[in-house]
Amino acid sequence: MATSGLPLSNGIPIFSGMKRFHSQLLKWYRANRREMPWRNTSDPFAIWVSEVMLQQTQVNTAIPYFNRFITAFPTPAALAEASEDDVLKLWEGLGYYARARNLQRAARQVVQLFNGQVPSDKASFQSLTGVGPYISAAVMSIAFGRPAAAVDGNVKRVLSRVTMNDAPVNAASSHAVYQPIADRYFNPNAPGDHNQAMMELGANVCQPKTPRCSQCPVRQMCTAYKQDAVVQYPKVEQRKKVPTRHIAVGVIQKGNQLLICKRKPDGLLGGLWEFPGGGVEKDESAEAACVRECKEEVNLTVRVTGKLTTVRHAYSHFKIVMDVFMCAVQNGRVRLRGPVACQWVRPAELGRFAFPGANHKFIPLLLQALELQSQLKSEKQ
DNA sequence: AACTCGGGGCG
DNA sequence: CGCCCAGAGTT
Repeated sequence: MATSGLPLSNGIPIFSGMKRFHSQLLKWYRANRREMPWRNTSDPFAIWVSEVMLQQTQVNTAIPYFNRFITAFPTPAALAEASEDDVLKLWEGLGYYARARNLQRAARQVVQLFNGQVPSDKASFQSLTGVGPYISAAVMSIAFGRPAAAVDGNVKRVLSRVTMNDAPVNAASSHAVYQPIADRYFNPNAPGDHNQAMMELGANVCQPKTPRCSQCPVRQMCTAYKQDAVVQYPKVEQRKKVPTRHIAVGVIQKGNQLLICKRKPDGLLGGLWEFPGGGVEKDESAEAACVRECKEEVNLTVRVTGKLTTVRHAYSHFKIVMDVFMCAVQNGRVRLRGPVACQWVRPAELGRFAFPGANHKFIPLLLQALELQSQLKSEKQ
């Protein structure tokens, strides 16, 4: 049964070169590691923040967000005391906003339960909101030197190839498969560097489509490489294709002000601000949907004065085609049904609020249109 | 175990 | 376009 005749431990092949695997990997990492702002600190809070930002997010995307965020909130206490709007504004554009809301919740837990200090034991740290197996292992190993194997998408891919494991890396059950393998390959003599080296290897050498095996420091210990099967791994589950939804949005103007609404605190884009709108129903025009949604969400009867643009945007599980209309209030007083807050703001103030990406796709055009509008008005006088 | 949750980079 | 990304919470 044994895979390539190797001895097994818990079903995982043990090869005699584990020490060589560790030393080759570390040597490569220490010579090739990329510069990252969170690699210049030993502050557990900063390292924690970086790991949260790096969930499902590439390093280069996270870097500027990290620098702004850790400057604004250098400690758990500072984050705990901030307003959620300020936190979301700094997260704006990074996506997966529950990460920001959970991180702030966790910061408050740290202040209340741990005297403001990030706990250095795994059980306490992992009890915090938003801290799962990966972040727990990453922070414990990198910040505190504790032995914990971090398993992310990179590590699963590397281990899938190294051991030729057929478990699909994107399956729900994949973590249960790859965590014990990562434990077996873990290097307790260099917890933080080993974890980062595995991830760095996955990101820069053992890449999904175009692995650069010629540069790989552990190819002699890689089963797939030795069997010329690297590109057959990892196995991946096929994804369902995402549906498209049609959305209508109203930019409601009153004088020189616009109405913006704050989304409920959980779910999609929770806590972000947006222009009111919603789904276009079957056999309904986008314009009619805009009028209906404005009535339903903020209780205003509006009249569409023109169409601004159409915007396309992709989320994880669906795509949207969004028609944006300029509207004027005919009658009604604002009463909220759905949004948890709303506010009339001048165009220049929009930048103070966190908006979803789909809104940002038309805001520059909106500002341009409003500017043109005000120029025409002043010329008339 | 399946679903939800963003946005960008890249072939 | 589809895939992937230093995943975690909810159902």
